[in-house]
Amino acid sequence: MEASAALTHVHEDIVRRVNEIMPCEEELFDLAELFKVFGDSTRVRILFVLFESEMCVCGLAELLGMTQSAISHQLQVLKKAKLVRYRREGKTIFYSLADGHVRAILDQGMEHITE
Amino acid sequence: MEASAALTHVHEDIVRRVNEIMPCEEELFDLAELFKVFGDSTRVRILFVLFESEMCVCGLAELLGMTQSAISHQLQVLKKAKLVRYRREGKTIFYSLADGHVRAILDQGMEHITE
DNA sequence: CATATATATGAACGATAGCTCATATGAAAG
DNA sequence: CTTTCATATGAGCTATCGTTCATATATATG
Repeated sequence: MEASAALTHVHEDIVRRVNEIMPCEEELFDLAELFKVFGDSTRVRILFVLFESEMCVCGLAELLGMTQSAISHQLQVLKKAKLVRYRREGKTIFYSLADGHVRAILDQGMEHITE
Repeated sequence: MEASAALTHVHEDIVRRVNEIMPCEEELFDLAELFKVFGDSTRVRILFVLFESEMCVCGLAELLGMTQSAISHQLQVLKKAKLVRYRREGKTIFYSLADGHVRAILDQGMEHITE
């Protein structure tokens, strides 16, 4: 009922059109959570490394000059967001990019900041 | 000199290729800052509204059921990231999307979460 | 100038995030 | 089974973020 409350500043047909395209609460939450993952330069650096090659945790740590623990924590965040995959080979675990969306999103972001 | 320090876990040619594609520190920072802006559902909702129509601050506040202050603060964040523009008309200020990257980035994000 | 309306802004508070440190898990080798 | 190496994880600390509240700025009107 409150959705039809009088909105003194917004025309009725705009309210209707907005309601049509606005994602549901869950999608909005998931979308924001996804972009939060891209919103940290450590994680972005990890993703750029994985553009070139799959890599183990200690390799990423060495290459980025950070502790194994810090990298591992961030890899869990990337994994939870389904942005990276991993495979085990003995004691080593190799991480790689999950799909092409990662590149597409970062490319769009790069375009925005470099114009 | 430290860039050529021995990396026991990473092959030399991978280090070189990563260094070639890795954005500089400033770009990495700006990129992460940009995605942080998309990493809040209130700001995402504002952007979805602006897909349909430019809108004043109190219109956004009414439509999204939030205070004028909260919306205004977030609009400043969006403005700082160059994601929205504004024009004044008397006492009212109308906000609108700055460019097409906003849509492209959100579309890519939606694709990722809905698959 | 005083008032009303629209918007912006600074301080404060609670919640969240990223790193460090210590420790746990898990696989291979002896 | 014990040791070793790679990785994961939980607790704790500091910093940052989003909202609220109070107030300031700015434009129009009388």
